[in-house]
Amino acid sequence: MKVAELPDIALEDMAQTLKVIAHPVRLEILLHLADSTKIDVTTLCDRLSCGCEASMMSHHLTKMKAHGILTSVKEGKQVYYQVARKEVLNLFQCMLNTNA
Amino acid sequence: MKVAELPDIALEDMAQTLKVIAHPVRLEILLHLADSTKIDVTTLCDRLSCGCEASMMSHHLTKMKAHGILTSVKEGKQVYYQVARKEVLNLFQCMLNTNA
DNA sequence: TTAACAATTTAACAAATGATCATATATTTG
DNA sequence: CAAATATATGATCATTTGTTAAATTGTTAA
Repeated sequence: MKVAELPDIALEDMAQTLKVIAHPVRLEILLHLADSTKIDVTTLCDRLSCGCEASMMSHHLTKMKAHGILTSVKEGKQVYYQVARKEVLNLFQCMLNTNA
Repeated sequence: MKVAELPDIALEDMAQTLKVIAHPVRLEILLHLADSTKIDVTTLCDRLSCGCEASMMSHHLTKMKAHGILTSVKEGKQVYYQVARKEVLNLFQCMLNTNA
C-alpha cells in the first residue's frame, strides 16, 4: 500500500476507532456480540470472563456506542446492545494472523 | 469466528498492540515504514505531514520499539527504524475496508 | 398507587497511563 | 576540545481507568 492512498484525515479516524476498541474488555464484548445478535448488560457481565461489574460494563458499552461501534435498544428493564459496524469484527481475523 | 477460539490471554496482547498503534502519528509512521525499508528520526520528521518535533517522534518510535513493532539500528549519528512485524501492516487494509 | 425490587446509568474521585514540551546525552566534524 | 547535529530522557499536564455510591427507569405485587 502506498502512503498517498490514505489521506491524513483518515488516520485520525482510524486511530480513534482503534483506540476505542483497544481494551481487553471491549474486545471481549465485541467477540461476544459477534456470535450472538444482541445481549443485555447483566448477561454480558455473567458471560464474560473479565469479571466486570455492571457499572464498568455500562461504561465500556456507552463508549463504544458513542463512537458508533455499537447500538442499543431498550426492551423493558434491560438494554440490549449489538454491533453496528460488523466490519469492525474483521480486526479479529486480521490480528490473529498478525500475532501468529 | 467463535469466542472459544480466542483465548483470554490473547485479548490482552491484542489490546496492547492495538493501543500502541492507535495514534495518528504512529499510524503515519507505520505507513511510511511500510514503503521504505528503514528511516532515521529526522527524515521521518521531515516527511510526515504531522509536523512532529524530533523529540516527540523519538517518543513514538521508542514506544513502538518497546512493544516489538519496530526495531532499530544505529549507524553513526543516526538511528534507523524499521517494521519488525510486517503483518501489523495488514491492519491498514483491514481498516480501510472497515471504514468504507 | 405506591412500596419494593431489579437493571442500567451517572457521578465523584483516586490511581494509572499517555502525550507533550523542555532539557540532556551522545556523536561527528572543524 | 567546542560547535553542531541527531536522538533520548525527564518532568509536567491531560486523559483514561476502575471503584464505590447514588440516581434513573422500569416492573411486580400488596
